[in-house]
This record gives sequence, C-alpha cells and structure tokens, in this order.
Amino acid sequence: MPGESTPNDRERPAFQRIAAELRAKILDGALRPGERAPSEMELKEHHNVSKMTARNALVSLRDQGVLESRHGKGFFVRSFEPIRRNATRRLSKELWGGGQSMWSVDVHDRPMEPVADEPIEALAPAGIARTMRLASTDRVCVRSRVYLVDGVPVMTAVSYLPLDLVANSPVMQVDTGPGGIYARLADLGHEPKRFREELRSRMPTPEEAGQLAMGAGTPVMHIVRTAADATGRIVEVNDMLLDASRFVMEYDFTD
Amino acid sequence: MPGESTPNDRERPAFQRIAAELRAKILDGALRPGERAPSEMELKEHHNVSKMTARNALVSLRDQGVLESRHGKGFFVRSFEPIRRNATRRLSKELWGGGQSMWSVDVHDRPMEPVADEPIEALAPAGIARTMRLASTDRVCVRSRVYLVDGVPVMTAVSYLPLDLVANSPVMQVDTGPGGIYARLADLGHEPKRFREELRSRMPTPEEAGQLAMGAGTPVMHIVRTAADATGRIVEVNDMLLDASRFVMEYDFTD
DNA sequence: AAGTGGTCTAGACCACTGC
DNA sequence: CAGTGGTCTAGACCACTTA
Repeated sequence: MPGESTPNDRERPAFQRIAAELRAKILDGALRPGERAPSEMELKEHHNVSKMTARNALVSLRDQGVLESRHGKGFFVRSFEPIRRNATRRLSKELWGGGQSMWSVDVHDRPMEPVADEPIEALAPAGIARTMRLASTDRVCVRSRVYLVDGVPVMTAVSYLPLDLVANSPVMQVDTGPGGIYARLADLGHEPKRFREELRSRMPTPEEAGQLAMGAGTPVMHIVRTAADATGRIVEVNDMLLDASRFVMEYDFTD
Repeated sequence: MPGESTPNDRERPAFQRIAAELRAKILDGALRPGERAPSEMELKEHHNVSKMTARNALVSLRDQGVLESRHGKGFFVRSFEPIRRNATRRLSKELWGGGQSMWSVDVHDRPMEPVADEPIEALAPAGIARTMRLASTDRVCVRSRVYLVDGVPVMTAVSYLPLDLVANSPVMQVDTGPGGIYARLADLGHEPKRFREELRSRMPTPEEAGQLAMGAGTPVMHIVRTAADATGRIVEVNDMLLDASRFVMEYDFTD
C-alpha cells in the first residue's frame, strides 16, 4: 500500500532518521573519511523502506557536504584537508622579491600550480569598472587563471588592471616573472600598498561547480580583492572563486 | 511505461533541463526575487513529466540557494540583502568607548540585536583550550549569544575568556556595559590589540540550520576570532556561526 | 475544499564500475 | 556479469495555506 508503509511514526521522516543515523556513525568514528557508506540497497533492506527513500537519505547527506557519490561505486565519507591561506602574510612585501609565487607559500605538501590564460585587453565589466572607478570606455588588462592541486582545479582568479598602467609591460605577458604581478606593478612605480578583500559564500552555479571540480553540497567562497598604490589609485581588482571545502582563510589585524 | 517516457534524449536529465530553464528565467529577470516559481503541478503538465521529476527540478534549485520553499504556498525566488561587516572598522578602538554595540555599526537599516545567555564558568573545550594555550584543567568564562535581524537569528557567537582574568568582573554579567567585552578587558588592563580571524565555509548541520533560521541550500561561515593583548596573551576566543546568505565580510590591510 | 509542498512506494531502465 | 548510483513513473497520503 503506497504511502502507508511508514506507519505514521509521528516522528521525523524516515529518510531524515536514516541520514541522522549515518551522520552519527561518521561523527563517532564508526564510519571514517574515505570509507564507503551503506549502499542504497543495503539501507533499503536494513530499514524496510523503498529504494527512493534510502537514496533520499544518502543524497541529502551528499547535499550537506557529508558524503560524496561515485557513479557505479558508492557513497563515500568526505575528508577535508583544507589549504590554510593567510591574506596578510601572503601579501607581505618580503615574499615578493623571493621568486615565490604568491600562492605556493600557502600550500605545504601539495603545491598549488597556476595555469594562466594569455592576458587580454577588454572593456571592464560594469561591476569591476565601478569598483576601479573607471569610465565605462576605459580598457583593462584581464588575466585569468586556474589553480590546481594534484591536477584538480580548486580556485579560479581573474585579475583586472588599468590598461594605461600596464600596457607594454611584463604584466601583459603570460609569465610575469619573479614576484608576479605585484612586483611588476612595483617596478612601474605603483607598488600595491592597501588592500581590501570582500568575501561572500554561496552555492555554486552548475557552471562554476564544473569549472572547479566540486562535489555536490560544497559551497564556494567568492573573494574580490582590491589593491591600491600609495596614492590610493586602484591598480588591481582580483575576482576569485574558491572551492570552500579546500580552504581556510586567515586574516590578521591589529587594534 | 515506467522509465520510458523520457525518450532517451541523449541530453541532460529532464529535471536538470527544467531547473536550468527556471534559472535562466530568474537571471534574465522574467522571474524576480520574491516571486512564486511554477508549482510542481504546473511544471508536471507543462513539461509532460511526473510530479517527482518536476519536484526534483524545484528541489535542486532550492538546494543551490536559488529558491526557497514554503509549505502549502509554493517555491519562491530568494532575494539577498547581505549585511556588510568590516572586521577592521568594527574593531577599531574609536568605537569601543562610544556606547556602540560592536555589531550595530554593521547594519544600516535593520539593527542587529544580540540576545545573550547568562555567562557561565566551564572547562574550555579541547579545541578552544589549545588555541588559548590553556591547560586542560583551566576554566573559562563562556558567553553565548544569538544575533537577530527583524527577529530572525542570523548569527550565533560563543566567546571564551580566561576565568582568572575576568572572574568577579563585569564580563561575568549579562550586560557588560558600553563598549562591550573589549572595553571591559581594557578596564582590566588587557586591552585587545592583535586579532586573527579564521574563516571556513561549509553546509550547516541540521541542528545549526535550525538554530539560525536558514533556508536549505545556504552555507554557513564559521569564523573563529582570537584576540590578544599587548603582551601577546590570548584574552578571548570568539566562535561565530553566520548564515552566509546574509553577510559580506570585509577585511582591510596594508602592504 | 482546493491547491500547495513533503514523503513514500514498487516498480522500471540506464550508465558506470569492477570482477 | 552483478552491484552500484542516477533518473523516472504513476500513483498515494499527509500537512499546511488560503479562501
């Protein structure tokens, strides 16, 4: 009899009970990161529910970031080894000249490698033009890149720089040399001095989830960093999208 | 005939097509924030699919934070009016003496009101004790509070302070007076000078989603702020959980 | 009472994985 | 091949909202 085999428990829905039970097993260590969770069929028979109800429990945990699914293999407990990234230290001037890529100082075991597109010239998107205080006719240098860990994309970044500042400079090259963009801006007499990072978190669009190789149920961090030189002129806006499950952001400041 | 009415489109699953179509309508403004999306029945008949498939499309959009559902009423397009919170400005000393609650400077139209529990004495949780560099037998003052906007909880915060520092001080009172905890710590000769905020983003547990009145498909920001006095002694650890859909975090720093 | 979302069943077929 | 996740159907009943 459809719709009746749940004998009106007056309790939580069955799929939530099953999900909570699995969650508890993970919390108390009975189910460890990387291990396979019970299959749909196993849950179906163990709890006397239909396949869809068993599946519903697994999917809801996946959408909460607890499990990940691999087609044909099973549901597995997700593990987290986030990359710790300190914005202050990362931008500290000492590192710029050292030939260190900005991001490689953040990852300890597995280096994060950038894959950069060819820089292009373009009109600034409306939002970027506004934060850069540019006229809508001003052109910018656009540098797009993807950062990989173990060959997997974990972050995308798009930098916008005023074209009149960086035209015919190494900033227009794919490889900007030791110290990266910021060192080149310093060479040009516009060393970045003041920074603002604006951080949002939300669920990714399907496109974004595809670009970053993200599991369902994991949010993104959307960070927009604005860099100004000593005179207050905005010399770069960097629009970053991060797989939130792979990062811990750290900010230091005084009084 | 079950499983056959999708005539092997060789394309995306039906529920994904329907979801993408709705998403597009929202993006191009045909469906505006706050408006009701088509109901399950409407989608079912319009696309010639079963109710579960139509529902699947709506639920997947809800779990991506695009829609919210109201039982008995429908699915509605979510709108965002995030609270902008600048950690640097918020903590700037000038504000402490002014009788300004720390958070009220962040909200413009609708004030964010804290609801504080009675402070208690307790053993520090393991993780907190470690970051506070306390022995496992040291006791701490625990201050829990919930912040409301329009009566809706949007953030929880739990502060831990070394008990030997704040025992028999106004910090142990519910109302700490003008300037809040930090002003009282200054009175005690331990003015917070250096801060670190550590920010993660993830999906909430069901319990967390209940405490904050969160819609499905919205992540939380988990922020742990550590405050040290001039000598480097850690005088507070503040463990915050925020409904990510309601906040934009802002961090300023120089070179 | 009618319309809506929320849960559930008992099947079905497909695609992917690994033996 | 069997086992797994992924999609789908055509119903059902429930709880909630509005009128």
